Amino acid sequence: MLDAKYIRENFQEVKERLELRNGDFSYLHNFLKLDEERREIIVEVEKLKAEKNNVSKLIGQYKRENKDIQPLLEEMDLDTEKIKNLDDRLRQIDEKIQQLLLMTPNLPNKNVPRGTSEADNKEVRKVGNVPNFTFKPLSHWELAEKLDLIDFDRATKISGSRFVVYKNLGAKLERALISFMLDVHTNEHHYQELLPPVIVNRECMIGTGQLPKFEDDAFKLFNNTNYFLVPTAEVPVTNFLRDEILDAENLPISYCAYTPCFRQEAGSAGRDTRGIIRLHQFNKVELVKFCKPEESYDVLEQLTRDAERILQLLELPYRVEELCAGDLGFSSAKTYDLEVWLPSYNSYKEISSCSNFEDYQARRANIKFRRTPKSKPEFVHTLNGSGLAIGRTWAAIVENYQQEDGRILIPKVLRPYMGGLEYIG
RNA sequence: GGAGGAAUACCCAAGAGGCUGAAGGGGCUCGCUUGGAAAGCGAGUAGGUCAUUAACGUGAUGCAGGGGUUCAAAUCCCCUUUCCUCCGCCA
Repeated sequence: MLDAKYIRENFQEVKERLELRNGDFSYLHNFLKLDEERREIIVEVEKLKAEKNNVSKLIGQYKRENKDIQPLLEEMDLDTEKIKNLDDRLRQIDEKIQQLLLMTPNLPNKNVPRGTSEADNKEVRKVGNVPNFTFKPLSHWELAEKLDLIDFDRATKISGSRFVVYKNLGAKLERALISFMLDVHTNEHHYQELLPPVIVNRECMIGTGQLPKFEDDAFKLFNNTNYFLVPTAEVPVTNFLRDEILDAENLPISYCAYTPCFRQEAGSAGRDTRGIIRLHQFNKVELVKFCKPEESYDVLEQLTRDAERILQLLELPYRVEELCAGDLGFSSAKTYDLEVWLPSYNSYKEISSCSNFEDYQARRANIKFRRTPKSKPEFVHTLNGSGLAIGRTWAAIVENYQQEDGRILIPKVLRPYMGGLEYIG
């Protein structure tokens, strides 16, 4: 959520920066009007309340002194009615303002590239070599079928389209990746591991920015309008510290968490329909950091490196893209996408998205810190990134490590997690 | 799921319509004392949010959260949440 005061005082700048995104922000003029009206009412109603409080105190005093309170009571009557009306009006305005703010995305950082689509993203670096096959490489869904690693048809039977069942070494590889990533992040990058619920309440979804605007993308639990399946561990893990005031000395705080993720994929019909690239349920290890505002862009670099490290250890070719303003997620001020090379796509495919949300989520979720025990609380900055999406990593390994004989070489770092196996198949 | 009980500041805890911006402890901070510390003594210790102000301040709010009754609510009424105990059901 943006700071109401900041919008009020820097309206033109806010508007211009928002318009770097795609979308219509003309409604923001209503905000200015509502905000002004709100403050006028507050001044008026608080004055009345102060008077009323004084008279009420007097009445108490009169009673103790056995004086006649009737004149004081008559003086009150009008005010009470007035206060009630103003309070009602204030409540309405607050609600409207809240709605506007919750629907308004974060301001892109001033330095992010201009642009309206993926095509305008800026390549930051490219790491590793794209494999040069001496044979015609297969896609991961073909390999999975051949090696009996995934059952697509039965998954459709038990759930529907865009679900899979991993089998045999396919299931083991998925599990190995989860453990491997968590181990690297906890042991080498010093993240604290959390294993959160995958069902969260509405407040969480609002806190990180999925709601109210993107309710169609979420899986809502049947018969319970207040519960959602998590679309990413970002939601429970960021909200883990909701409504808290942290000590500066504990910052930055780093959490990593594995969860399955659930997405409706509304609006992506026809995209990535083959294989396991876009599913309603997939696994992901997520990295989340909370830090002081002045360090958040350094922390973003670090978090991105932490995620990249997994690709490096797995020896998968990838590139890092800085998203242009038009391609930024709703809550993000700046985002790096990590894209892994996928032979079946003959291109790079997103496997992690590392973002600095600045104080946008912190304001929604009310997460603050104190610089010193006596100082005034300030909002932290929150960041997160996939570290990594397990399913897409799975696909990248299967495709990039396939051999001419149809087997799949297991990356060295994963072998201890695969019972020492060298090959699948 | 059923039946009871509870929620007060950093922690414990009193308070049962106005004198409560909340007794009393503990903890913490400062001072006295001491060679230094402990003990003892004295003082301080409601934060957050919103509004207003150039600022010092001032006002509003605030006793789990939300409504209501009243001139006045921690205190009375209603709803919600969480926790505890017992029963049921279970991994």
